[in-house]
Amino acid sequence: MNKRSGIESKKRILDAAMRIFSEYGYAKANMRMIAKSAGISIGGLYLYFKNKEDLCLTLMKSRMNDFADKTMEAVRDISDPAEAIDIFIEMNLNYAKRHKELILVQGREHGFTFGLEMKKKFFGKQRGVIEGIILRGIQAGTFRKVNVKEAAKVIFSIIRGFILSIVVEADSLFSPAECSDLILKGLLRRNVK
Amino acid sequence: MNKRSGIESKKRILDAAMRIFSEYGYAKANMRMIAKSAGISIGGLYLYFKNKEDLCLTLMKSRMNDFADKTMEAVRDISDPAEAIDIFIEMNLNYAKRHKELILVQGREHGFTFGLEMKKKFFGKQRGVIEGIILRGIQAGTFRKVNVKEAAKVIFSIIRGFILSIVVEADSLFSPAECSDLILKGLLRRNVK
Amino acid sequence: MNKRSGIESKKRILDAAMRIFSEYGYAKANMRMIAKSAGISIGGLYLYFKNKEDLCLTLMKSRMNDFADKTMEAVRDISDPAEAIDIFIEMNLNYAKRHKELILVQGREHGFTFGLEMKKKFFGKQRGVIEGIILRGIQAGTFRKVNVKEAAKVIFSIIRGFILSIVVEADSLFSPAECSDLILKGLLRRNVK
Amino acid sequence: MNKRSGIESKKRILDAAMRIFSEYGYAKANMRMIAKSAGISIGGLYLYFKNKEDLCLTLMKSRMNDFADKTMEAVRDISDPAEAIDIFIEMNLNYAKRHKELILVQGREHGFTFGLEMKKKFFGKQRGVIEGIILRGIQAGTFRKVNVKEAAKVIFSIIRGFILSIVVEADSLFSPAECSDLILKGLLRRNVK
DNA sequence: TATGAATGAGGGTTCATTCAT
DNA sequence: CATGAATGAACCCTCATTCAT
Repeated sequence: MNKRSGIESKKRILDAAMRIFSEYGYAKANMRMIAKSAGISIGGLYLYFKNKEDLCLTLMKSRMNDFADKTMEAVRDISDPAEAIDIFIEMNLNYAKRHKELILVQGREHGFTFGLEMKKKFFGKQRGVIEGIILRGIQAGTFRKVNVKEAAKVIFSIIRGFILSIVVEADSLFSPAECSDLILKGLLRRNVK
Repeated sequence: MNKRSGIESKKRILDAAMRIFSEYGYAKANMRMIAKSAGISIGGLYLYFKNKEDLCLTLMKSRMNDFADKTMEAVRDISDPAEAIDIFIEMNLNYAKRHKELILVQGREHGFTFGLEMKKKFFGKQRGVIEGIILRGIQAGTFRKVNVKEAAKVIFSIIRGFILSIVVEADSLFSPAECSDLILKGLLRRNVK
Repeated sequence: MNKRSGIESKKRILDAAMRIFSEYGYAKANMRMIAKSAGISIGGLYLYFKNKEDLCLTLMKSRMNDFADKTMEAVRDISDPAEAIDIFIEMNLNYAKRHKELILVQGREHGFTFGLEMKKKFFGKQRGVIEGIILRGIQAGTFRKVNVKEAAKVIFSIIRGFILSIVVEADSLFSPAECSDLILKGLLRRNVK
Repeated sequence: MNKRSGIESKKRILDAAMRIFSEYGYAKANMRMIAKSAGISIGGLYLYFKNKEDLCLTLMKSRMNDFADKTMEAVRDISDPAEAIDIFIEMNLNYAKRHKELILVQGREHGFTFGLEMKKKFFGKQRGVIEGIILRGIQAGTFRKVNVKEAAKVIFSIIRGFILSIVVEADSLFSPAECSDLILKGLLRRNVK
């Protein structure tokens, strides 16, 4: 009976859950694995989390908050909106690349309804950041007058789609630079005088 | 003991599997449900499919092919590349909207490795279509000289991300027109004379 | 995989459940024991009964009906009400004696609320039989004009209390004759002229 | 670390156990509940009671003794045996009504063998009281010469059965008066001259 | 080709009990 | 005297798969 502080144990469990859910997915992961990986007994898991779902949801929430904080921070102080977009995308993709497991855990369970509200909130926040950048770009005259909400949705979708490629097909050859380039300049040729 | 042709039975099972997997997801769906929904016995399922995984994979393959055919067909005969992009996106999103279940079934199981090769092939085909359009656009002088592969990836990612929004958050308010607009013209203001 | 008819299996399970619940009580009995005793697999239990509670309740219902039928039958054709009371009591107690397990299974679970409605119905029926006898006795002038419902309750309570003694304290020395005697004649001395 | 005297703590635990066992029954009640209700730690429980069974048995013993004392006291000084019977029944039923939980706790666990000896002793004492009353009644010429032991058993059974009705079916409409009436006078019509 | 009763390993969860503090 | 984190065996139940019919 190894005595540890409650916080210490909770952290160990969350870390173990991260490892196990990442490797096996929610459905195939089982509480015994997580307990073993956390160096705790099965019963111990239930001291800190109501059940498997609670454990997974708590994990997702905590990791999502970390993720959101890190990405938001990255664009806060950049004045050039084009550069901000650039960096936001790059940060996102790189972060995703380094934390594939995170996205894996968020994967669909129960037809995606699992932790839906939490995800919506997170996604909403991310979109908000992009909207802010676009708005500043328009106000500064750098960007043309697009529909801010829609444009943000599109950019957010690119990121989301890219992340899926990284996670699902392990396509690590994405190019943030080319991506920004397309978003900023579009496909059409300019000054076709 | 309902006598039916093998093909008929197989089709009935696949349709039932579609319904059940869509509603419950792979993990929660069980063979009894599928059998009942198909109006066949549990044992009968195993006459046509080796096991649950085989059934699901076969289903995904068949539906993906249908999906690919329908979307590709839609852009074949459009000469204006900008319009082709436009239509390709619209078709994709609308198709996704009408066939949410399809994407649900493709959701991650076993850490996304489930049917991975099949998916890669499908995604590759889709990206190929976009590449074709862009190439024609560049050759025609309509599009500027972008990195074709990367641009196709970006556009494909947008679609993928949008589909996720539709399926996961039931965000049906996407605007294909605004999306195409951004892709075609980009964010930056032009002719800054 | 021993094939048996569904009805045969169900019966085997109910008999096994009777044995196990009787010996261990509801809480201590476990499904594995019942399965083993029935010569069936654990999963097999769940083909016929939704869960442990359903199995126990079904068992109680079936055994109660048998019990009720047998006891009621016994008094149907007896014309002398005093004799009918006599026999009803005797039959009840003897039946209880021979089927201790039955009452054991009915024992309190979940604060007696377990199968409460079923029990109430059964008890109501039993009380009804006694009421019928008393009524006939009064109409025939054999019995004095007592409150029929209350008197039936009292007699039913005697039986119930006696059965408890038999089951709990294994007091098999009850005397149905003395019991009837008291009920029929009462304690008070008569004709105290 | 609340400092309390041992006796105080023990009493608090017993009271909590009463509440919890009454509400949930022995099997569903758990030590955590009792500890919480007693305002003590789980480990603290084991300072005063060897284990769950010991706690429950101790509780039953203590409450039974209280119960026995109160009921016995009630008939001690009544000279008319008919009235004593009357009052003994009434007291018993009313007491049961006010202390349903007590009987609930005594409910069967482990096939009634739980605390059996203790119960037998308690029941024996109660029957003894009734025997005493009947004996005095016979000696006084008020009662006819019945088999004292058997008559006491019958009366005790009535009470027991009635209590079951109260506890199990929540039948609070019992009538002690009618009950005594039947016991005293019996069913048969008298002076059929 | 078709059935569906049967299997049994393995899942999530509970809880009496212990013991380092 | 008192705590409460930790244990782990054992519970109920599920379900992919098999096979005698």
